[in-house]
Amino acid sequence: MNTGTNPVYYTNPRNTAAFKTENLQKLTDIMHEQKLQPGAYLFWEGDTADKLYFIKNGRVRATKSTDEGKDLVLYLYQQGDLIGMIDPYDDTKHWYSAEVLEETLIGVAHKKDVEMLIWQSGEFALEFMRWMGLSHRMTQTKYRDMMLYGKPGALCSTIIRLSNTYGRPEEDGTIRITKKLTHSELSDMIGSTRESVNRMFSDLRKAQAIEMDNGYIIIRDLNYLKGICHCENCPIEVCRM
Amino acid sequence: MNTGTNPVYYTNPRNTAAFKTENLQKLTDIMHEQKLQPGAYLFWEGDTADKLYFIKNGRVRATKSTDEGKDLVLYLYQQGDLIGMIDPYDDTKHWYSAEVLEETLIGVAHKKDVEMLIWQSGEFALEFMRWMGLSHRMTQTKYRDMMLYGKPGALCSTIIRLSNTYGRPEEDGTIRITKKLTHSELSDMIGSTRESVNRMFSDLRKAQAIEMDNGYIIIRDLNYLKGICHCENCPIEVCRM
DNA sequence: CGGAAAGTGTGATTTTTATCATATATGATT
DNA sequence: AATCATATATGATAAAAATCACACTTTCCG
Repeated sequence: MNTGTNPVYYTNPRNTAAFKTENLQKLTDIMHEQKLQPGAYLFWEGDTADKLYFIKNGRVRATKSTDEGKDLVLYLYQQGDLIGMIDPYDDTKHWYSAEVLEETLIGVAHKKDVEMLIWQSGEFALEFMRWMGLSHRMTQTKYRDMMLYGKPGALCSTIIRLSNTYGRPEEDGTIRITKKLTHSELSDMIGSTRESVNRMFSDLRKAQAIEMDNGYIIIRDLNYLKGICHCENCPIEVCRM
Repeated sequence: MNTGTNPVYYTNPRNTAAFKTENLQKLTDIMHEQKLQPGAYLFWEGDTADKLYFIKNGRVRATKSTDEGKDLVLYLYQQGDLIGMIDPYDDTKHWYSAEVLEETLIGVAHKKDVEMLIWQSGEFALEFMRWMGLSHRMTQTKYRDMMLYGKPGALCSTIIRLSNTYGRPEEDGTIRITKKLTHSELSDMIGSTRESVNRMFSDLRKAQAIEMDNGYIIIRDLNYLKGICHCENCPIEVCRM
């Protein structure tokens, strides 16, 4: 599945690990390719949700925006991720938007064609279902993490999820998050403010749990972070952004 | 699907509306029945998640508990609901518990048998998938509602969801929630405290948005509640507890 | 290089929400 | 009717988090 064309950052297993190569192939076979530039949108809030997207390369961010200008970042997708949903309605609308963050090569399938595949192949259906199950569990555990231990818990959970998505283990035992994130971006992931994130970061630095290396987060004490959000060590395909 | 054996309260459409009767039948055919009393548990946090449950009659509450004694109510299930998850692991553990609230008649299937059904029948697979899609969207929109508009938003969203699950329209245009809920129970649904819920209730009463009729919530001004949580009028199968 | 834009850091203040305390109400049971 | 358990209501206080204000740093780009 990992085509080896990702020289930029360390890539961890994606949730399409649920698929055997042959079944993922069936899916990409019914897709047409599209190359998108940063700032482009896969879809906007309000668009009809009749497509399924597969990221061959690049990064996409799913965001819900409010009228008051507040943003809530729901998911960060990257190489190997599948975006979209099958439901019983023909005219379901997206309730969030998906923005391309880097030059992204994407496969696009029509929901109807995916449904056809599911209908035809039991094995494909089963694997697709397992992927859906994983996706749902990811949303559920994030809900839990955001609700149970305040903003510090939400932040630590998010750092751990980021480390599962972009983390590269270093020789000295620390973990480097190989994506730059501003305090604003982080605050949009946990429904907080950049100032609060800043203060929580100072606290974590003081506790020697993290350090910053010109813009990159380095995790020095993963267990400290895990303690704050009462981490339950979910599988890596579930504990992600 | 509604067997008409529910004399106690008004029943709204469940998310298994995604299934045709014949496919729901296929599912119940591979299930064995079990009658459970209030206080019993379908499963506990930590149990192996290898079963799928279908509620023929009764009520079940899914709850995540913390070591500090805090509870987070995740879902309220009732007649017609399906509980469980298909994922790629054989030994997945539940991360929350499911407690029976009333005498409940339940169908239990083994995950393996459900997977067999999915494998064999394209139509079943497709409908099962649609149900999974709806379930996920329900979790997602709840996540959104809990994150975006503070505790008052979370509470109003919850009242609206309750009205979609237990609401009975009255002749005077109000909606009666035909299940008694204490302030404590409501606070566990929104990650708040009973005192805060009580104060928010006073505010809503003052605004003539709700009133109480010996323990039951009556919605007088649904639009007021919708305003607080910026309701987007999701389908009723999605906007539920 | 220089200046604008974006990002960080931190005090002071306000708002939101939780906690603590206590009074009253309601309902079930004997 | 008296008692006990549970639930509601509300004031006072504390803690958590957001907002406002402003200084400083880094990055970007003509």
